[in-house]
Amino acid sequence: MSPRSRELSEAMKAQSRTAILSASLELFARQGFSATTTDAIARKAGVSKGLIFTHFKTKEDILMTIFQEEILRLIPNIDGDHDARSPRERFIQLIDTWLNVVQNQPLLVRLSLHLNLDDAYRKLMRRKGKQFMDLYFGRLRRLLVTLGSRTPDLDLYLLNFIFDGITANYAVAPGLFPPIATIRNHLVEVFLSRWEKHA
Amino acid sequence: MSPRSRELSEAMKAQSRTAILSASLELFARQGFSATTTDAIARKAGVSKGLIFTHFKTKEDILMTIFQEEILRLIPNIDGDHDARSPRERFIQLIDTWLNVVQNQPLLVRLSLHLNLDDAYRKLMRRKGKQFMDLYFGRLRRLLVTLGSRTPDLDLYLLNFIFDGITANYAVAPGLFPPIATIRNHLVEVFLSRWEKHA
Amino acid sequence: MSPRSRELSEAMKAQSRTAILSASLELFARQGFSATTTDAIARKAGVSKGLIFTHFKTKEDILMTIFQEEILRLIPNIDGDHDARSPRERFIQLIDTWLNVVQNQPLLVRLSLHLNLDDAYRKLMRRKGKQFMDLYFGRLRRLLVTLGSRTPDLDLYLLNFIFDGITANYAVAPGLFPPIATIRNHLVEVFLSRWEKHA
Amino acid sequence: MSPRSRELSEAMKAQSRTAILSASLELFARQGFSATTTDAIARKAGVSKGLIFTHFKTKEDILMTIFQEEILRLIPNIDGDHDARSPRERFIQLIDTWLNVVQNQPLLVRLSLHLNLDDAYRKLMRRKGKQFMDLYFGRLRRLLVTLGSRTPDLDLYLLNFIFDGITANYAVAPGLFPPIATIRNHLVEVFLSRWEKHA
DNA sequence: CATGAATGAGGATTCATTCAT
DNA sequence: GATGAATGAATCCTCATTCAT
Repeated sequence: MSPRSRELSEAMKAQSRTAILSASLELFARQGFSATTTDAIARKAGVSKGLIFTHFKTKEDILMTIFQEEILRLIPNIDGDHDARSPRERFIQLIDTWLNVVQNQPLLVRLSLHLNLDDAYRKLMRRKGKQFMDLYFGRLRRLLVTLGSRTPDLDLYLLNFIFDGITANYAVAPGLFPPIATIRNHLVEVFLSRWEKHA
Repeated sequence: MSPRSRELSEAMKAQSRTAILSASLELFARQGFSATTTDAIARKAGVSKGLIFTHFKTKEDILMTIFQEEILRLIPNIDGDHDARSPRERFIQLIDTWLNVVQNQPLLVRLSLHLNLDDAYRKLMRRKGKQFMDLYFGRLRRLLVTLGSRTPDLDLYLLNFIFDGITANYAVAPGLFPPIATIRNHLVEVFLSRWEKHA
Repeated sequence: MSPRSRELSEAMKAQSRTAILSASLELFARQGFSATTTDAIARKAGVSKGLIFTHFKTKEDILMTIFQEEILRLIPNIDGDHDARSPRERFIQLIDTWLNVVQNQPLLVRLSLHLNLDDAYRKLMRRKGKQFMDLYFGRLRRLLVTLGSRTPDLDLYLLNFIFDGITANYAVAPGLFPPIATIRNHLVEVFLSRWEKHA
Repeated sequence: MSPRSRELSEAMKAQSRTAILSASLELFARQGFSATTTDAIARKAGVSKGLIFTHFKTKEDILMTIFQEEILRLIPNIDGDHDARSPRERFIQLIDTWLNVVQNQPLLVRLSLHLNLDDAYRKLMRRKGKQFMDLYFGRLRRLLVTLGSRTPDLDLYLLNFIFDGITANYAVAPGLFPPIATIRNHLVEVFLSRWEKHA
């Protein structure tokens, strides 16, 4: 047999790695980490059980990789809106930033919810996610003030809870709710009209 | 010697059963069902491993018992507000009904969140919890109309998400947020002022 | 409470002991020793689990007691035919001695079959049962000679196997075969006519 | 490096499977099913405990496999004697068919005896073994008539019991008895001379 | 004598991980 | 890189036995 070219070989490697990661993500998201067996991952990924452990040291290492490479990668999205637009547009965009993640990455979000519920991983989530949240909510809070909120902290908490509630529901069963855009529009209307009244 | 009196014997049994249930609840809530070992339950409950299985057929049976005896028992609470009060007061009370559960039974709520995230149990949650939710949100929706909401369905979704967001956060880490009553007051103010404006 | 009279107390004790022994016998016979739980014995005997262990040190002790008190007690039966009768009548009676045990004590017989199949107990069976067998088959062999057998050892083996075959079948499923007396008569006819021919 | 070749891999698997089956057979035959631990099976088979469960779903599955693959496989042997020989020769061959099984597969026979004694498995034995027995004894009965028996049903029962008696004894302790061929010859002589007399 | 809750060693089974090829 | 048979520690669960009353 002629040796595979270096590139082909690496492409195959990358492909199987990706298959394992996405099979794991789906299973972790749907059943939780503990309830997911490496057997099930291998089957879903279409690779042998042994291959998992040439790519990852342990099952937990897969989880950590998803966390580092996928979950934390969602963050940069937030940095996209530096351009000068009206506060109103920027408020809408911040909401969309959040909702887009929920819509585009429901499995990652669902996995994050699992981790957040679990004493063993919540710390990790908090630690790693904190700087993102601080950035995000810091920016959001400033906007609220600009937009006329006289109770920016409380409004911020409320938005936080709303985001989390939307997240929890859409990540798990999007079909049970109206299109997320509908909710978004209502959300914008409720808060903007509230702050206009303030002003 | 005569055997232990019937009452004493039953009291002992009830006590160990309760110890197992509450140890299980805490561990299931904090780590999830799969990650909780029967060993850990026994240790935390202060009983032997074997005793668990004189009370419950399987580990899953413990979960189902908690679900039937504890989670579903939260429901009747909602039926308490039949008395004639102002719509405003009843709105507040409905919110409090929900928030009280979160405050008083954070472990049950947290376990429910776990179950809701898990494909294997979510159906069960939905099926059994549906009639409660339908009742609760049906009543709430009627109130919104009475209170002047011109977008009762959307407002209802929003409240639903807010409740879920509050639930998810307070059940896991109440210390990170303001007292729940503060949030409650803000919530009431936001929505009532919105509906007043409508009117 | 007035103390029970000594006799009554001892009668009760004997009764519960007997109940345990006969429940055990039936279960051991039907399922084997290992597959029988002390729980099942207590349930069938209508006593508490604890009581078993005031009468017997261990589960195996129950088995040994059945063996000593019941199985070995079958032996004396064989000594009943000292009276002077014709060899033919004594042959028939020896066969009946054996078949009566099978008919009257199928559970004891079935338990013996279990023990005989089990390396751990077969030695015990052999050791304790040997003197009985030697006595029985010694007497039987002498009869065969008297009756005209020219191959007494082989005929004796054959009878031995026939007894065991009848035993194995009737102890387990008497309903599948003709009345044991029918077989007995045939047996007598076959062998006596054989030996007559010899003579 | 390439993975183990398909053939090698399958050979390894087949070998360990066989080792587990034959260790199980011996232990089940000697101690009964319930008294045999998976630990003991693994030790005797020279494999790890876990490997047992890659081949078989449960311990009972091992038993069922032995039953299906080994015990039921004994049956076809009986179909070998279609060739035209004298009735006398065919009678002898039928006896030998049976006795060969006892001699060559004492463990399978002994396990069958265990199963037959056990309420939980006897039905299975009967159901699956019935067609074999019907065939075998049907053929045997026709031979008895041909050979001159005037009491074919009773003679058939007697032969049945003799076979079972021989089986029970030789399967467990062949050393205690004369060579099985000796018994066979005697058996043939007893019955053939009986039927000759009839004729 | 009698009860049955409680114990814990041991048994069946699972599953992350290793390793020869 | 890839395979899957093999491992054994860990897990769920059973069951003989003890013990307070």
